Amino acid sequence: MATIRDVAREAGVSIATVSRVFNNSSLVSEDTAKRVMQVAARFDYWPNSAAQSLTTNRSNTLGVLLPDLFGEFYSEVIRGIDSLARRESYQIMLSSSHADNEEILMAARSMLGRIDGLLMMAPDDASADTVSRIQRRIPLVLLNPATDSPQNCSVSIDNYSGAREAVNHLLKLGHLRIAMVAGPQGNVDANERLRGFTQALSEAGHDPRDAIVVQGDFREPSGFSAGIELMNHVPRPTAVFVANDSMAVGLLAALESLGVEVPGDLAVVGFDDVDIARYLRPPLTTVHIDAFTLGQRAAQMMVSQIQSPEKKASHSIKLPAVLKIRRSCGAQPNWKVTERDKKSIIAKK
Amino acid sequence: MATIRDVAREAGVSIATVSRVFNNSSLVSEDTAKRVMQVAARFDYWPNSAAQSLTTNRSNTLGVLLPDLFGEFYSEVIRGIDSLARRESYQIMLSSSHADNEEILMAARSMLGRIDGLLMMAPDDASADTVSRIQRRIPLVLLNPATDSPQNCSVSIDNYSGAREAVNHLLKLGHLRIAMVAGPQGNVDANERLRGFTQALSEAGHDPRDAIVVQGDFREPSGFSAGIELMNHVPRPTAVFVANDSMAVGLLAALESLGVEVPGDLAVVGFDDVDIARYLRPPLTTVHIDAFTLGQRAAQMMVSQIQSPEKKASHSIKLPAVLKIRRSCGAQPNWKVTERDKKSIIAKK
DNA sequence: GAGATTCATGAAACCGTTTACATTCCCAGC
DNA sequence: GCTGGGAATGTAAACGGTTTCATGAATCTC
Repeated sequence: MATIRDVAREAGVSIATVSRVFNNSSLVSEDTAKRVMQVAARFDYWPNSAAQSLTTNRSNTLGVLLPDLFGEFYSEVIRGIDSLARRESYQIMLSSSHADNEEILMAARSMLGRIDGLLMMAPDDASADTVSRIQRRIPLVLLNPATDSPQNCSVSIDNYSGAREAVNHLLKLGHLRIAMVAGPQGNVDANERLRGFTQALSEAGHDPRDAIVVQGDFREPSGFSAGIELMNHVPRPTAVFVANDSMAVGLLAALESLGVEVPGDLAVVGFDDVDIARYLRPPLTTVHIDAFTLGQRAAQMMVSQIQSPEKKASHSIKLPAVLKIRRSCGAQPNWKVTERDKKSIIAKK
Repeated sequence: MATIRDVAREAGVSIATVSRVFNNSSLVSEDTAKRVMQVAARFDYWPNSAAQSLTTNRSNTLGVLLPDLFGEFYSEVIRGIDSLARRESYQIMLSSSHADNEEILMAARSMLGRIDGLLMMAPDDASADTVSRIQRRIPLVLLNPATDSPQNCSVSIDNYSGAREAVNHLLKLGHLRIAMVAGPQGNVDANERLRGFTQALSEAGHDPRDAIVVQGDFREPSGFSAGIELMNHVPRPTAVFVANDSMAVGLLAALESLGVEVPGDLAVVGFDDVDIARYLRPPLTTVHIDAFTLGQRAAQMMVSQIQSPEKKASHSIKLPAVLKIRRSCGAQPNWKVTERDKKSIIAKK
């Protein structure tokens, strides 16, 4: 394929001039520019962006490192990042499924020179050393970090407050025996949600140590068995806060097949507000988190950091997680057929 | 940051030697290698991959061009691509939301030199010219192309057969008035699904021109209004094939609020088998498509094309779309609490 | 012990750009 | 007619690696 030299030779100019034409430099006469463009079009010349990156030290690319890709959450994060990246004409380089620090470093290494900044959601045990080794050479924004260390930029979701709000809601509804299905131990989100649960109970004058906490792993089957376990408990809880929606789905399935009424016999609140939450029976009351915005804000932070590195205001953003009240906790419905439609249909029946 | 030159100087060798050490060349003595590695570790030297790409003409990166990023389908495609890419140690460079040929070309251009191959899902009007301009310089695999032109590699989903199977199923259940909610005109998938519908009816001796076909746009609200429209139709259909699950969700909501029984009054079959399909009431019978495999196979094709360009066997794969029978068409349930659990719970009630 | 062979290493070209600096040309100003 | 300056363009040095080829030392062969 044609390189800048081919174009230069054919147009009878130096490669510097061709480069200038392609970079819209004003220092080139209109005639020459036109001639160069014509030759370039004829050759269908595309500049090699690896070479450009090398000289300019800019790639217009954002690296994205995620622990996994499965499920709505990550795909929304990516979509959020992409939406901002597109707006600012950045590309995205994606890498996922990093189990340990070694793999994270490998991935970051292989991106070096090809990205202008890195957005990283580390697995739960990302060491400070890993972070600092990366940060020394590439601007870094952390997504949902375990600890909000002040020396780096980060965007995270306020799991703690979200959980607290959810449990407060149940308390306000009059529940006295509130159980929790917790997430996997060691997981940052799971810990924070548990902390919110505990805190809400304490504030209400309960002793959190009395509360039933069933250990889950964030996945549907563990919610199913948690449901069975809870129903075997004496005395039974009257409400349960489930650390994520996947487990809530499993739990609801268990309750249904056991003939337990929701919310009548047991009020249920989830966390995440996944797509299916509103389609469940009953529609699941849950804590909404906005993964799209998480990604978008992180990308925004990155881009402004790249474009003005002088103001190294390494700040952290915490996005709210807000309770979405539906039916599974005891609340009102809403549907959307107009009365006119309804009559018209019934008439024809 | 340290470059190869810094390491070479400090280790007292030439840059060629350092390069050899990092590429595991056997042509370097153990002593030297160890010394170089030590210096590299001390400097925390990371090779610049842009420079590597430039010289080797290899980037170990796959470009991915998608029209959009929203929803399960695309995220599963990406996950499939990623799973194979990881296994083969490739990175992924992602770009989305390309409305027209101009944007596709821009995206491809900006990847030139940084990717070894491109996986592209073109919007419906991708011109052959666009494809060939890209293909001239980068190995290309098309995802779900509009036409299976034999001169390029592609992986697609057999929408036609899937739709045909779905409608055949409804016919076999004895339905005589089968309607369809179609997808947006001009959309490849929508067209193929409509074609399958028509074909199945013809084969069964019906005149497809008599069938009610309501135009939709693949989104939930259009399914809702399609539901209302269908119920207003005289005579009413007894079954409906909906061109995707999103619309089927809207349709079911409409039916529910109208008091129409599913499958009793109207049998419903969707397409896509999205996550929520099995959580709907009734669980939605639908045609399952495997976006993960779509991405994975495409990536596989790409990698083998890169690694052995000589066998330019530009073949096309068509993945099956298989009917997943649930309740919305009239079929049997299945739940999963053991009898023992059930008894144990009931005893304590 | 001389010539052949192997092995480790270095020198330098190259990949395709950008860009600092040099050069040329033209023209206004005195 | 000379000078100075600015506009258009060219020259060549980067950027950070890989790789070909040359070189020299050590080992082998007979």
